[in-house]
Amino acid sequence: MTRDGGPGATGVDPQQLWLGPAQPRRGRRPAFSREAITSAAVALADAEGLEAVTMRRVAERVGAGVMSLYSYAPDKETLLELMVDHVSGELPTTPAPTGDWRADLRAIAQIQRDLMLRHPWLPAALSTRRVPGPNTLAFLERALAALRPTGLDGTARLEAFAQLTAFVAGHVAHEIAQSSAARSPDRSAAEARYLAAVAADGHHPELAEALSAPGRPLTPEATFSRFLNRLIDGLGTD
Amino acid sequence: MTRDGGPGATGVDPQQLWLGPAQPRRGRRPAFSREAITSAAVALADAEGLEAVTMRRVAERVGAGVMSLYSYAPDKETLLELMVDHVSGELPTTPAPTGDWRADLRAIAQIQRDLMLRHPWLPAALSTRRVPGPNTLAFLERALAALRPTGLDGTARLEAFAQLTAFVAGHVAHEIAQSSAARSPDRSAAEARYLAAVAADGHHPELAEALSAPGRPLTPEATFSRFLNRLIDGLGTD
DNA sequence: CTCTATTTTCGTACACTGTACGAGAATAGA
DNA sequence: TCTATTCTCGTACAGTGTACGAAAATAGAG
Repeated sequence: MTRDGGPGATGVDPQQLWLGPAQPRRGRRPAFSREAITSAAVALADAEGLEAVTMRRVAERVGAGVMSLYSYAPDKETLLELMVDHVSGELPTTPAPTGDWRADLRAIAQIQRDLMLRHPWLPAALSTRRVPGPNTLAFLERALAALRPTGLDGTARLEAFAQLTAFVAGHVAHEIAQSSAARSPDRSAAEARYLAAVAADGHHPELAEALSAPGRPLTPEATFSRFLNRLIDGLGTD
Repeated sequence: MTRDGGPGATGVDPQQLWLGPAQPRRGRRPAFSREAITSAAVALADAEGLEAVTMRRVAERVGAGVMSLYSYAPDKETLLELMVDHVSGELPTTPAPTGDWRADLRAIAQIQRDLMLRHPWLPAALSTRRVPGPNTLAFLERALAALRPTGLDGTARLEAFAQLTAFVAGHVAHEIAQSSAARSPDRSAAEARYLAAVAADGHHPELAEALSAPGRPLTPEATFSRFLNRLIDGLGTD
């Protein structure tokens, strides 16, 4: 099952999409594959960002007509879901739970962060609710196992994982915004001037003090694990 | 300062946008106001969601030609920033810090959540980085004051506030997605069937167990404060 | 008053988006 | 060979943000 596959799943029903039928052994033979189309879309997003992923540009990369894509995914939203699950296939198999669930969760979050840094469009793509595909589910399975020693019940473990993922996505999105702001200095310099002006107006003493603090020698990694530790410490308690 | 505003701010420079010039006392008199346009856009988003906010539909509501909007905001992205700061004006003045910074932060987060529930498009609008307008800055100022007793330095307090806001936005987005999923039962029933099928395949024992847990009698409020407490507990520690 | 500079209004136009439709090509089984 | 089925993809359409520029309105100068 889960044929990597050709067309045939023409519904948005997740069951049709992910466990789609492999039977159609009649009619014209597919010229492309869902895999190829998804990969092309991912490559495009990696290279030029999520907004570059248009049906036309994906078709161009694949060498297909635009409308042919619709034989493999019923609409663009679904293609995004395919993309998310596609890159989730890169998530390395986590080691078996060590018993130290905090350490295990830290490792899981680091893995997620690495993936998101490799595919900077991923946090944005995750911001709308998605149906988990097989790769996502496999990772979820391992995360739930890691959460078992917390003593939380099933629902709470699902919630904790969602919470963790949302946190990582949010943090990485912030990280990416920071670093890409550094790459367009005009905009961020203007913003800094604006904030400085506000701080100097006398009505924002707290902001003024916060902005006059010494520069931050902290690496993104350090900030990430600091926040991560805080969150994880809280997860186990009920 | 911060004239509510006629046109004149034609740059995306935040200084021009928020502290824009009030001088232009020549030329044709503006027929509308930035306030009116922003309010119309907010009303539209409240009623029909963020994707209904198009320049054409906003102009229609205001009674202006489409291109006239560009005299008040240089582009749509900026209009979204104006919308965010506009509704931030509804944030009630927080009481003076009580000394119990955890309680103060809880109150602040609750205020943010209330605002986001009143304007369900707000979490999505916050998901891209925005320059804080005057209303946002006023609220930030109070939040920084509430964080003072933590002993964190300025930079860390800014980070903590960003963290808190991101958390609230993420959580409310999740809440909204849940409740709107309940309103389209076809989709969510199909999703439930799919997950049940996956859980029954024998390869996802953890998921199977998590899904078979007893139903959740927890109100969204209870879940929110549980997660909130966890996060806040972690914020103070360095 | 007229003249000019300035500012706002907004119709038209353009490039771009996702995708509905349907004609044609290719295939498998009868 | 005929028919049902499936995929391919050109064309078309409604919708998007916004560039451009002509017309209208205003303020101050002469």
